[in-house]
Amino acid sequence: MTLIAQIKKAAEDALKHLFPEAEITAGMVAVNQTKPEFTGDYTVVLFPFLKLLRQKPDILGSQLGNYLLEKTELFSGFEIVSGFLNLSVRDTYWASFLQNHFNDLHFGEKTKKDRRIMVEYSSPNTNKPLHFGHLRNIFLGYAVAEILKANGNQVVKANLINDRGIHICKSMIAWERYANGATPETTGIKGDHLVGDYYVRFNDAYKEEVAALKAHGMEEAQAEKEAPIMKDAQEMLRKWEASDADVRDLWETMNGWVYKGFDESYQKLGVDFDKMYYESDTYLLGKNLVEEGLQKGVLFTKENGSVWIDLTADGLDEKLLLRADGTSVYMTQDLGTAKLKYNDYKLDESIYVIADEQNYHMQVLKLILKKLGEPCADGIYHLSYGMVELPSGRMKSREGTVVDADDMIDEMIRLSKEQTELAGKTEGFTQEELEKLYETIGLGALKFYLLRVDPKKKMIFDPKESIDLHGFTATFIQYAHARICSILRKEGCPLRPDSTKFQSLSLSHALTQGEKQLALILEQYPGILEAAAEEMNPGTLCNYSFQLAQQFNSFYDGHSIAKAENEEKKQLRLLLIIMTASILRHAMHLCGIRLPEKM
RNA sequence: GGCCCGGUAGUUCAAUGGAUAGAAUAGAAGUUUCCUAAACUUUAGAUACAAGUUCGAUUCUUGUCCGGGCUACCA
Repeated sequence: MTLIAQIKKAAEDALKHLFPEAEITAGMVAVNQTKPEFTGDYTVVLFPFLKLLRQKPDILGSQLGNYLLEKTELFSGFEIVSGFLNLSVRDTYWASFLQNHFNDLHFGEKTKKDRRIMVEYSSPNTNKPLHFGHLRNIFLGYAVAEILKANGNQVVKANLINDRGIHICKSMIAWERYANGATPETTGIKGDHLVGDYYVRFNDAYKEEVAALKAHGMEEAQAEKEAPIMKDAQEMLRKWEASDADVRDLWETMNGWVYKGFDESYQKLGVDFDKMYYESDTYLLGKNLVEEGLQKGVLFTKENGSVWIDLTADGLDEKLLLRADGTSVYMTQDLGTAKLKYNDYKLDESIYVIADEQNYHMQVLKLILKKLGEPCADGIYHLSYGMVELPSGRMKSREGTVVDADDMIDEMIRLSKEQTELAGKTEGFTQEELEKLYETIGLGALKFYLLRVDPKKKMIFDPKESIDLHGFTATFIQYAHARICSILRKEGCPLRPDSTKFQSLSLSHALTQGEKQLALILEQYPGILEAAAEEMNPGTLCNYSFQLAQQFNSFYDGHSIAKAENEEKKQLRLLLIIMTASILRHAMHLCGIRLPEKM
């Protein structure tokens, strides 16, 4: 149990014991970290009880404080300041905490339970490469999955590939027309980029054709329908749906190029998936559900034969589920896929990492499944995140303002190289080690930048300003970690020592402020890890890790380990920094960020 | 129009209803005979507006203003 939880429980028990006739509930007890300007470590807020117990703050505070001092081993003293009971935690508590946990590589993790959760993330289209917005999705999905895993859940990472549809045919048509058989091999262009180039080519040609038709006096709306290249794309889609062999061949070839490109990017990003779903396999799945819904009377048919659900009673609109020609729409296939996922893994929870522009869609999806009586409905959770925008607004592929993911990765690696050389920190590394270090720093900075913000808030990225490597960044945390590793190397102490090295830590000297503050924040990690899972917010871990690194840097400045005042202090400080490094590694690892031992 | 989300230092972000709203950057001023100065120390600067609930509101409620999203027989 974390210290805060222990204090809450102790205070609740104490108040119940002291005032048996009053109705004290756990929710009334608030425990915060004591503000630095007051003496103490944790604070119990007395205000909620003053009226209830008809007590003055000073009287109640000293009653409660004395009781806690007597009945628990936790505290060495207390002070009451205007309605706040400030408790000081015993030094011996911190000492035994460090001894018990310093070499626990799983500190803060929960024991495995039988709760199955799927996290679907990335979910790209196969007609263009990944862009900066995808990166937020990918890092968020990966980190949330890892955080849920660390909290004892059984997690399946899933990726739903949007591999069919008119947008895919657009790239294919343009490739047929203009590529002269160009492939990633013959051009040296990464597959997803090559396909993306022809998607752009399609749009250019389309624009030209529409303009030409308009020049011949056609109305704009008409011209947009009549443009030959668009009609070709639509014809190709019909052929695809009819399983035309040539079209399917081309489709498989071009998608193959894209997958190879995506795999390279995923590998560089350090993310993975347990299960791939392909829309070409699942896009017909929802139709049975619609059939059943019609029979149950949940859905209705309009005069032209299209199928709808009426959600007006729930404050939403009518929603189309099958077109008049019987073909399915996006929602239809999502219904089917939701059921498929549920049946595949017997999921308790199914998390969709999708941008907030689809809030309405996801709300409707869950509601329809509920009305259809599907058991998968309750577990559906939309992890909605704000989109990454440019200072000028949204990224638009048509306007060429999209920041490409691969470019961004390269740019970050280049930047970390430049900064490392500028700081003159390249000595003592092999060329290979340096390459790896630049990648660790560059990708770390990128991930941290995108994860440190509350997911639901939209964020603005200015490509003209490079992502910082100073301040509230992964680099700061990596540097603190590298410093610790350096000390341990010099002390001949392993990074992950076994417990025999620190059998008994006697405490004849009081802890300094710096030592105590570091121990205090280390102890909070399990609570932070739990909160990150509950809120599904990796930013919680980023904030915590930064704060811990900051505390360490400040500690490092004021305390020598090599020249500690005595052996006892040296041992204590070694325990502190070993555990600091271990927790930083753990927290950042969950975010997909590596910490170098030297930088 | 309707529905949803956001508005905190110049900028980018924090703050289970709790003390004088924290950081980081950019600005100003310092720290290297000492374990990595990618660091540390000091300094200045903000809750869009107005009511309400409360002992106490950045947080909850309502209204106004500003920004974004959604509201397709597109995906």
